[in-house]
Amino acid sequence: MTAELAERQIGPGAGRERLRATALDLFTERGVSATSLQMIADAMGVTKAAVYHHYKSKDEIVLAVVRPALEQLMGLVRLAESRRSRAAQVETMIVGLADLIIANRRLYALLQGDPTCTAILQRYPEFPTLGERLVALLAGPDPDPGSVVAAGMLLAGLRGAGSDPRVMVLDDEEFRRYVVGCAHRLMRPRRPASATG
Amino acid sequence: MTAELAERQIGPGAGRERLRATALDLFTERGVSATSLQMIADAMGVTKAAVYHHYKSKDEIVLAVVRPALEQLMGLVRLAESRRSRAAQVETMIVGLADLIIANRRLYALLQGDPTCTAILQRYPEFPTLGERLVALLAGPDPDPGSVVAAGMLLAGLRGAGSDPRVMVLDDEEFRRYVVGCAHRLMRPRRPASATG
DNA sequence: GTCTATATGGCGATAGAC
DNA sequence: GTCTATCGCCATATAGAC
Repeated sequence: MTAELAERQIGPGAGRERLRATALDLFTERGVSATSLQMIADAMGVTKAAVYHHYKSKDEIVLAVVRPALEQLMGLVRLAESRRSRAAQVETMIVGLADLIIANRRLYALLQGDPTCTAILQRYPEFPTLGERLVALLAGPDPDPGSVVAAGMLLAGLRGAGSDPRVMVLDDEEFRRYVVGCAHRLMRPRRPASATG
Repeated sequence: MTAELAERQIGPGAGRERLRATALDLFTERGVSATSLQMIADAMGVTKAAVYHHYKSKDEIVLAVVRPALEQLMGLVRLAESRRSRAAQVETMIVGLADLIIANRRLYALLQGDPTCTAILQRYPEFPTLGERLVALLAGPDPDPGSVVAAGMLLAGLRGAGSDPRVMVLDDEEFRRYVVGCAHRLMRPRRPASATG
């Protein structure tokens, strides 16, 4: 019995964890707004009331699903901001973002792309202006527009990096190398305004 | 009166056009699923029934909003597929995608990112497997995983290219140069597996 | 921790007058 | 082309038994 508790995570808190996993599946597949608590309950094989026993509103479910990745992202931002050189800041961000997307391949799309998720995060502002700090770390202070475009493309693009079946099959190490390689090429400094053809 | 008709687009079809513009605003801001017909009606200053006079379901509104950009994208894919060399295919795609995102800066996020929008497009399959053809044109036939990652990051990243206020203020020409530059760096061929540091 | 039952409201969609 | 009125359904959320 105790072995089963440890092995299969049955016990106090296990229901919440299974709920978060189920909700994440549906949120990433259909979007937060298009996912009802009834769907979550059905996917778990319980009733809506059982879902409400764990979290007292849909917003709280979204927050609980998103929070771990969000805190990892905040930690990365703080780490990168502590680097002294610009090059080290960018490098820290690139490898940190790659690690984050590997650890939460599907969740990142929610944070980056789901408007309902973003709206909820703004309504519970435990996590302040994160997007601006991300761009600032990648593009630098008072950046030229080209760097801002590149940073925006990187942050949005990570969402699509692992979506192809040919990529999902890769192991983490290999996937990570490709993502970091793409990010390096994208963020590589260019000459501000000269003839390049 | 006739001058006003020509100038301000008042007359037959004008209501539909204003409806599509209003719907696009709300769809891109809140997502398709989180936007009700009541919201669209309120934003137009009419009732829901007036909205239903123009389109007979919400799906048809989404389709009508998305269709112009979707057809532009299909045209681009056909054009690129007609190029003989791989380099020309990639180049056609890059400048074509930049043009598309300039012409429809906000709409692209719907096509690329909104799950409800994607689900509707699959239910009305006038537009078949587009995503795979996009990746195939960018990454080539039987591509290495690194190219697939890069293509995915480009297609998803275009969504975030113009979202920053410092970028929205740019004129189309300048914005286009930055986007094309980013895409070139991202899709630049690499050696498959050698030491680069 | 799960259930049945219910309250309340908004949803997409339709009918028919003006 | 817009309105009022309404349908049936499903949404979030709550109460209270087991």
